[in-house]
Amino acid sequence: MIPKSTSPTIDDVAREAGVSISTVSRVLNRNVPVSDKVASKVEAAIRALRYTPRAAARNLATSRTSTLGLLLAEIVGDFFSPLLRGVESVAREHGYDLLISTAGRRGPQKELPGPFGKHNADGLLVFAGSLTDEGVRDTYSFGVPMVLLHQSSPQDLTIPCVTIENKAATRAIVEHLITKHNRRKILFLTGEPYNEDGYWREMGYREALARHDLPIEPELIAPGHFDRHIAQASIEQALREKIQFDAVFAGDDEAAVGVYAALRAANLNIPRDVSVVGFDDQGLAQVLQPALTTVHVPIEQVGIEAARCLIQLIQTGTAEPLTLLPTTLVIRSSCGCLEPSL
Amino acid sequence: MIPKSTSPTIDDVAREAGVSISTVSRVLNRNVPVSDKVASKVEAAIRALRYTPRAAARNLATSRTSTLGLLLAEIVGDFFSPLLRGVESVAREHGYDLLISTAGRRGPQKELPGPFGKHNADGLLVFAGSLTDEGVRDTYSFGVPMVLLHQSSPQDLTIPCVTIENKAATRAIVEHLITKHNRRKILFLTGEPYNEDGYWREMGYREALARHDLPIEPELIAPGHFDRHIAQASIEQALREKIQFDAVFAGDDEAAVGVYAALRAANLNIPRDVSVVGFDDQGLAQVLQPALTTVHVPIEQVGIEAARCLIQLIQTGTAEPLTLLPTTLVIRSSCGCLEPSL
DNA sequence: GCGGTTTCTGAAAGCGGTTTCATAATATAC
DNA sequence: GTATATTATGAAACCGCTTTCAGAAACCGC
Repeated sequence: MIPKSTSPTIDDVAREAGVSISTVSRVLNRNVPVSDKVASKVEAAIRALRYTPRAAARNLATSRTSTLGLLLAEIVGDFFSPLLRGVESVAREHGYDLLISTAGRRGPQKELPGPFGKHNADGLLVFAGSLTDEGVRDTYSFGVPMVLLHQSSPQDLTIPCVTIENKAATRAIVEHLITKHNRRKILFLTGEPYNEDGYWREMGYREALARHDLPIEPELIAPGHFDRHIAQASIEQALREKIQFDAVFAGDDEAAVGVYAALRAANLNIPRDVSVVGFDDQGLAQVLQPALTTVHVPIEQVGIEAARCLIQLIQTGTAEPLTLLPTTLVIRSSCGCLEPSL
Repeated sequence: MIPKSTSPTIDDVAREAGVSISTVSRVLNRNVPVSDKVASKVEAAIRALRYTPRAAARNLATSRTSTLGLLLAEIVGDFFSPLLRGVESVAREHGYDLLISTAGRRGPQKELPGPFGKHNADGLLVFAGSLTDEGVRDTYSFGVPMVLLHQSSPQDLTIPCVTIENKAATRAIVEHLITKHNRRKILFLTGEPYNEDGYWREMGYREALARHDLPIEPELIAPGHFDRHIAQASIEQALREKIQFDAVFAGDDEAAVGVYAALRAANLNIPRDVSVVGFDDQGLAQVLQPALTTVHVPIEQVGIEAARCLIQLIQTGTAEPLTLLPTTLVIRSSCGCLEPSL
């Protein structure tokens, strides 16, 4: 009767309760009727032994892992917390665990990272920038259920995608600068080349200019890369080169920080001399002085929808091919609309 | 020769390569010598079949999961990304996956959340606020290796803990207000009652006042809870009640945002009328106007050290009982030191 | 009180790997 | 060239659970 050092197994419980392991399993899973009398005996035994089923054994037997994999480019920036919060809440609600991995700084990868050796998760949430098209294709060909975030499916495949409305919102915010504030020379800061959000924002920008018969000036398009330092450098360079502009679409809020810094250093007033607008509506936007006019992005909702989509895909085999979440204009002071205030 | 719909197993590889499954296993794990000739045959078969070992089977056989569990209170705030980034990088470097779960909004829990049913991870990183003392005790008694973050071990146990230096830094920043800026009535915003960081910051505050023979005025201690809205409300109330103060220690940077808002609304100038200091040195701190004097906290490093500590504990059975990471004063403008600038 | 259902329970066969132990193959010594 | 030490490989047990299948027990109507 020496207590075993290793933790109790289903056999121990069965022995303790005087039943077979099948019965214990049924009590645990509640999928097949078990008489009350037996069930309570088993439950007592479980409590007495402080028994917890071992996930690995379960996974092996059922060939399901009850785990969702989240594959990210890099864990950085403000959008990451709300995204994960959304994913986590849905995952948990549906009884899934959450496994996280990143592609690291090396940019999109061709291969799945180790953790997702294709059997460690029942499905994958693949964030833009974590996997190349080839990587996506390859993973898909294994039959791993997956949902893409902020990245569209390769042409010939139909992998569900959850993303946000970029183009119309950008067009709206740029048109706001044109019509309400009479801006004509609007500097556009781009995202990284392979970033689809950035691509659609640029399309929206171009469309807005076209609608108002304004020319697209190549010198008014500069790299921002959603990074405050790169954005700052681009603005500084534009100022040095004496490029004329009366407004800046920063690409995102983070880049707007750099824009603010550069303009302030040049003694230019926002919004009097230059209007500035961002995209994302992170916590930052309200804190900046003047408060940043931007586009609100429901990031947590992206996480929620993506997780739901993936779970549906896992459970039913099909899911909505495209979920486009609405974004909304948030007018604050940096465009010139309101009095500065926190 | 109909292709099986299910993915290949080690048996398929063995058959393809004309060897036994033991040999395939050995090639996969490289722990026992295998002749080059056989190894390359096996490797070819693995590639041909696009074989990937199933984690569950491995875990079951080895009773290890190569997974670290991260248990959080809630996924919110700026500190979360860098923390996770630190943990993730170390975990990956050592071949561990990362499983995430939260206690949710309901505050610390007594029980481990489902995912960590004590066998799903080889060890646990427990963040402050996710588990009650009882929950920690209980989990510990199962023999699960764990490391506490920003929370000390229950008295009689010695669970390794990784946290930051709060008290001395707070004392230093408060003394800075006293000695450099001649502040005498320093309002202190607390953290949540069970938050240890908040507790030690308060101790540092008290020590600073004591050193300079300043009285501790209960009316100068108000709730901040590291939340901008609560902080704002507390400052507004203090102003309404005409409590005199010439400086505010906000508790953290996030709360400082609320302090700024309240003071600005009351037309009080920072730092002329009131000095404000924060804690954390998040991205926000540089963006606030005036730039926030605060204490830099190496959050990513906390994640790194915690993960290292846990891995060592898992692999060797022992680890440093306490890791206290240094924090440093960051002087900017909000205390009154520098000219405002971005 | 008996045949026929309907329910509940147990035995045993996997799930897909790792690992021990025995054996076949090869190298080493003489 | 044989006896012996040394590998490399294979057979089979095992990890802890789920689930099929069949049998036992309980229920039912007549």
